[in-house]
Amino acid sequence: MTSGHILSTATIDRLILPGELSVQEIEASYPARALPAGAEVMRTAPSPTGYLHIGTLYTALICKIVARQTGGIYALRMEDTDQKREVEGARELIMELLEDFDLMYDEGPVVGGDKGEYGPYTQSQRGNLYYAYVRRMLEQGHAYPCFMTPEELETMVAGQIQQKIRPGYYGQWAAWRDRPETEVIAALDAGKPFVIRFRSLGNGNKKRVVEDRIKGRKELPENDNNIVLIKRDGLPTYHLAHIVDDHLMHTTTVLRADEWFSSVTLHIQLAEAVGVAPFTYAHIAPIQKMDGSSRRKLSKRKDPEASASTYLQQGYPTVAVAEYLLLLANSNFEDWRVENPGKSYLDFPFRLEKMQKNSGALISLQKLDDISQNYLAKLAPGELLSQASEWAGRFDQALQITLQANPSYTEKVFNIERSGGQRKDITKFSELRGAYGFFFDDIYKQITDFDFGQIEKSDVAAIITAFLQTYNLNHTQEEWFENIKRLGSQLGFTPNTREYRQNPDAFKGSVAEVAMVLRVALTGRNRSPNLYDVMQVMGKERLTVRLSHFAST
RNA sequence: GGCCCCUUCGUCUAGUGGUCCAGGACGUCAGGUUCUCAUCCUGAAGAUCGCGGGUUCGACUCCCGCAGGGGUCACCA
Repeated sequence: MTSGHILSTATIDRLILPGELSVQEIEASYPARALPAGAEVMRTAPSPTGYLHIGTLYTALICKIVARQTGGIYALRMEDTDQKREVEGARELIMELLEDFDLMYDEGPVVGGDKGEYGPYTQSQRGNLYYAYVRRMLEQGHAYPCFMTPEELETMVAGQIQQKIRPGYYGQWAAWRDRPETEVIAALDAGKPFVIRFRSLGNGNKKRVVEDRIKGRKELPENDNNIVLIKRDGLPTYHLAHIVDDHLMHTTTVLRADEWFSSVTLHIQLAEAVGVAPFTYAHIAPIQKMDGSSRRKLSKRKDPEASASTYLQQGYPTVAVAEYLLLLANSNFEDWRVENPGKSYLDFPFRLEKMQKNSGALISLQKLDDISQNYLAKLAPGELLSQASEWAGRFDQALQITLQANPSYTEKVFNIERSGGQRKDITKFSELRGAYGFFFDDIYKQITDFDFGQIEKSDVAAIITAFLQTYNLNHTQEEWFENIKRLGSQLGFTPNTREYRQNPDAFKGSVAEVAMVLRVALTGRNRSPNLYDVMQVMGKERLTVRLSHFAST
């Protein structure tokens, strides 16, 4: 199976020091998992190079659901082998946000260590593992050192492109692939830095059939690139790390972004060369967005909607975000949701095979809003209060204090028109202040512009005075409304809105205007939930205090 | 540029040879109920299934070509 020159042990020792553990010993310490048949071991593997990308959330969600439904494991692995791109604090942020979105993993890095027996779950801590495998590859001739400088490489690739040859380190271009050992020793003696490359046996002109759980049976060209396994800085590349890690962690299905699809044949080859069983893959299309007239995948740098924390900040319930993502993944989730209103989305029978094969869906904030609205509308008042307070605690602390000052009052406020999920006026927690703030005296007090529209000031005072004299907390809604009609008509406002519409000059307005005056005075806004309910919740004292400011003296 | 993948209403999609002159959801528009808003109800517009060829009695569904879009060709993941 091997070809080319196999270096002597003495030379290999200068490349990679023999580790404490051999491959055999390592494998023995990562035994097969004791899981029920059919259990899936899934993992999500972000790089700590910035905020948590919505795509990472997406894969994490799928991993969690699949693992949960098959009685398997969902793990987090921190892929931090690119120290140049690493962003301070990113790993903690990723871990926190996954927890915020209720996507806590069964295994993975946690504050102060690791959770799980198949770690370490941070790649920068797994050096000895990678070295053991690479050493064995070296010994078997599946890998070799390359002393080409980055500048030489760049020149080579530029030349290939200019000659319209497929760029890469392969075939005649693989300069160090078959150098005699004496040259390797000479370069080592000269202290030249090096990388370790994969001695690919592939033929770029041949095809290979690959099976993908989402994309199905596809044909890809074999890989012939002698890709880098260990970088100059001693850290592994993604390719090597993926093979070693997923093998040792016993990942059953490698779920990753579509951009990896064309590397599948490379990874199959690598698995063979490393001496491990090939993996089952599932490649998921990236979430895209419209940019001018073309679409592109969500960019970390340009698009705020690519960041998971944006949704949290804006106050979308995490469940709504998860359900939106789930809908993108399996479109029949929508029907299931309607049929199973009480169940958790985690119970949705998810199928990887049902995921879309196309090149990626456009993100739709309108759809997210709709899902969020429906979710919030069905929330029990107590639950709404607890979620809203939690959000406010992080993003609007004054609001949190207001909401919690009198919890039973807040719950009554949230209970208005809530039976049956009728009040779909809130899309996210950040809208709470604007929509319901007026119920709370500290927020109401800040209102300065009471806009009564076309209604004369004297009429405003007259209506409010008359109302204050006749209001009775014990009125039913019918009695209450009759009262408003009556006092309105005594002041020149017809109880019949249609009549007013047909003959606007005969009246000052209709009962609608009368109610509007009361509404504006009480809430500072010209739109509110059912006024009767608003008054019932506010109670006589608060109502009297507020209305008295507008009454005639 | 080479290679790979994809292509159904504005958006997300259902659809695997006849049940589809294509169904649903979101969005949009119109009307109705209503004290405003939000609901709710009724209805409407919206895809010649990217285009062109085949195969077939019959194609959104199978085959070929083309076009468009996306991805990939790093000592980044």
